[in-house]
Amino acid sequence: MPPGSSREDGVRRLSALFSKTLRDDPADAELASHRLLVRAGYIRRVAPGIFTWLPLGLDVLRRIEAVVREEMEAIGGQEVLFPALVPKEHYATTGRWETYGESLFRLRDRRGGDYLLAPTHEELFTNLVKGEASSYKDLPLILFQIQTKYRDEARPRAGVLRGREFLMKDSYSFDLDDEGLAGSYRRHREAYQRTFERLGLDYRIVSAVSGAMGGSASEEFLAPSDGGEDTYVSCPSCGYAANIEAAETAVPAASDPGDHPPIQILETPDAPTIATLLAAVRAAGIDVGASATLKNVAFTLHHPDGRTDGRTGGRTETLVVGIPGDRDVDLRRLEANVGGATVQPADLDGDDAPAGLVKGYIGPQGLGAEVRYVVDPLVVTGSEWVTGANQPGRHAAHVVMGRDFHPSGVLPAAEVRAGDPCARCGTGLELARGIEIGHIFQLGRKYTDAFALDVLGPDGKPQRVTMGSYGIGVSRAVAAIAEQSHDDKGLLWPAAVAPADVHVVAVGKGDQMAVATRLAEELEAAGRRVLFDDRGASPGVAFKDAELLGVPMILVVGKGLAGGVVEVRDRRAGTAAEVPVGEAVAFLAGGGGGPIR
RNA sequence: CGGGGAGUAGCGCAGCGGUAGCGCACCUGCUUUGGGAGCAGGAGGUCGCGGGUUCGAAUCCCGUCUCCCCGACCA
Repeated sequence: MPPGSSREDGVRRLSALFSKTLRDDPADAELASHRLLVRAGYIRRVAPGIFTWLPLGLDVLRRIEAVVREEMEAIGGQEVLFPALVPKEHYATTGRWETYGESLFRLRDRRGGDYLLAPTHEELFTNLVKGEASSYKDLPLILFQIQTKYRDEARPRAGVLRGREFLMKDSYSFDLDDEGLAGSYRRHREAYQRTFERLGLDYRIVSAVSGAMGGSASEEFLAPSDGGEDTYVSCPSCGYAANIEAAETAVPAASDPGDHPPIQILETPDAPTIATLLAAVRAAGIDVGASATLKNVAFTLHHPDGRTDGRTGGRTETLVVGIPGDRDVDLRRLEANVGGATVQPADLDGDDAPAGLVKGYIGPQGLGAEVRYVVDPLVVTGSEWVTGANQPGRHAAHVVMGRDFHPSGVLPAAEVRAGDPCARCGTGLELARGIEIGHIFQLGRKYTDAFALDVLGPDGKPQRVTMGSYGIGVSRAVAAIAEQSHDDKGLLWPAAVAPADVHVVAVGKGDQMAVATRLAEELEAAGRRVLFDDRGASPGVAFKDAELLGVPMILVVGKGLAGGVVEVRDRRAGTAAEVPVGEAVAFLAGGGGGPIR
């Protein structure tokens, strides 16, 4: 008997349902999904980023979970369940006890042992497989779990969209070689496409940066939504799409660095910014725009280096990045491309300021060996710039890359803007926001190396296993669906995840309640999941709640009953049809009312 | 961590030196039933916490904690 049923007929009755709707919006909710999930009585907040699932919300969560599980099993995934509470040792092996930083919930047991609430389970999966799999015959292998995860987010937001406790499906593939890994990756990619289609989510697959996880190929599944936290670019012409952190844009052609006038030093007092610089060089007779200046921004990089012996480990370096002066640095993009290091703006005023860097007047030419100089891809060999002269009050013009300076590398650091040309076809890129609902990685051997995970090959020799890692945010998907699927009246659940198939409402003081009760029971017996508003509330309340709750079909037993008809409403389409009472159950159970359970 | 805002009933809010209030929700009774009903009665509060000023503090002062929003952060 489902929660909220008052009889053992399977019908879920609102009079007995624990969840209650709120007339007013909760004051702390900004996004529609958060507001509506709280108002409709699906979730309640316990602490920042920590929520209780009420009966209807739990129902939606479980429905999503079931779809995810089915699709994982369909590609041969085998379900396991790891503990959420794990001892430090497992994460110390890979250094993540340290490198995961402040987002890791750490705690201590009564004996002083360190534990953590797992934010992700690569280590445990790898270790488990090391203990259980010993032959190439055990591979390929896909294991998954649907588990509560913990991350001490700096700023949880928007209800279950970004919580500190959340439900996630994570799976891991173990293969003998790169080809096998590519196959496991592709199977996951296809399973994710099927999963999100079934969940009724609009999504985009975008190229991603693998970041601190290590590994190579990586794609994200983003649900387009203004409330999303990820920005991605997409090309309307060729279909290229990428997270902005991984976005590539067309770059200017390289040219011969020899074909330029010699460097000219300009006196530019009090011109430490691009705007003041432009005015100063104009006074010197050089009239250029901001895009012809080279802005050199200094950062301090902290490399954790996977240390396991203490918090103070790691290595620090000064990085100077050259980008066109008309653009800002995109710190997220830069950080996503520096291999797990943290990036902070360098302090050029303090006592520890790196030598040779003159604030406001940094140039790429003649920098000391103690700083690493790199350029954004937009800065190419043969390009000529107005830039700092590394002396207070002086800039240099006609500074040419490949002649006057030679960066040690290229790192994407400049902001990407709407309209920037697509790297593949040159069309102007579009920018949009999305919610990350899935992420697939080819991890490679980062974790199997750390744990020395080998199996014996057909030749009897040990072979290092290669891994993939794949996640779906199950609780986040509830918010993502709500975010994409609502109107001003309330939620609009896709049939596959709705907490019921039919919401039955009785309005009127005649036989309506009796007839509605009978229809609810018959519908339930016919395999429809029924939510029955048996409260006898006034019509306004009953209708508003039905719309707020978002069940796909609403059956109204009301004034039409006198004429022998009831009304069937399609919540999403906003349409309504009158159906003879005797045909109502067949109408709703006959395939037109959503999938059979 | 930086910037902004807020802590008063389950939810949304008012009150800003003189007995703790309103709307919704909740309980009882009667009426009402196609768009968040009406009447009558009722229950519910250490006004975030600590100190101070005052005859008297939700209200003024100092401190502190917490929460929300934006940014930083974030497989």
